[in-house]
Amino acid sequence: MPEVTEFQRRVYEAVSGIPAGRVATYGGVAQAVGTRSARAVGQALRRNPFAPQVPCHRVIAADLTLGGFFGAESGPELVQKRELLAREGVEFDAAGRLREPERLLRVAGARG
DNA sequence: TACAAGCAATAGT
DNA sequence: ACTATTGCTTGTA
Repeated sequence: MPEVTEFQRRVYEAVSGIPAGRVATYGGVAQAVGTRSARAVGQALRRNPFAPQVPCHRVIAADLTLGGFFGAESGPELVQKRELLAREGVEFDAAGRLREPERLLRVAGARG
């Protein structure tokens, strides 16, 4: 059991709440955990000691791009992220953009 | 404790 | 493309 901060714990809980076939944005997760810094979410996910328990691959950028994966902004890690999402029904365009933006999971409080 | 540097982002121009 | 903002984590003294 690794040691994590309250913030990290909240992030992992939030992203763990993302159902399969859905994705959330860094900003959305950030807001869900009570912060306004999407970067902080990335930091927590990057250091996620609960992988792969934590579906960090279901977290993408607000631009509907993949963003990063395990510290990599591009390369084989990103390909893996795309494949992982594809397995859950979330497909991305050749430009690395979400083909179905409605797959985005909205944050509690936001209306949909 | 105090200071500096880094980060898987986002919004505005 | 570039700049400004944000806030949490890490490393060093």
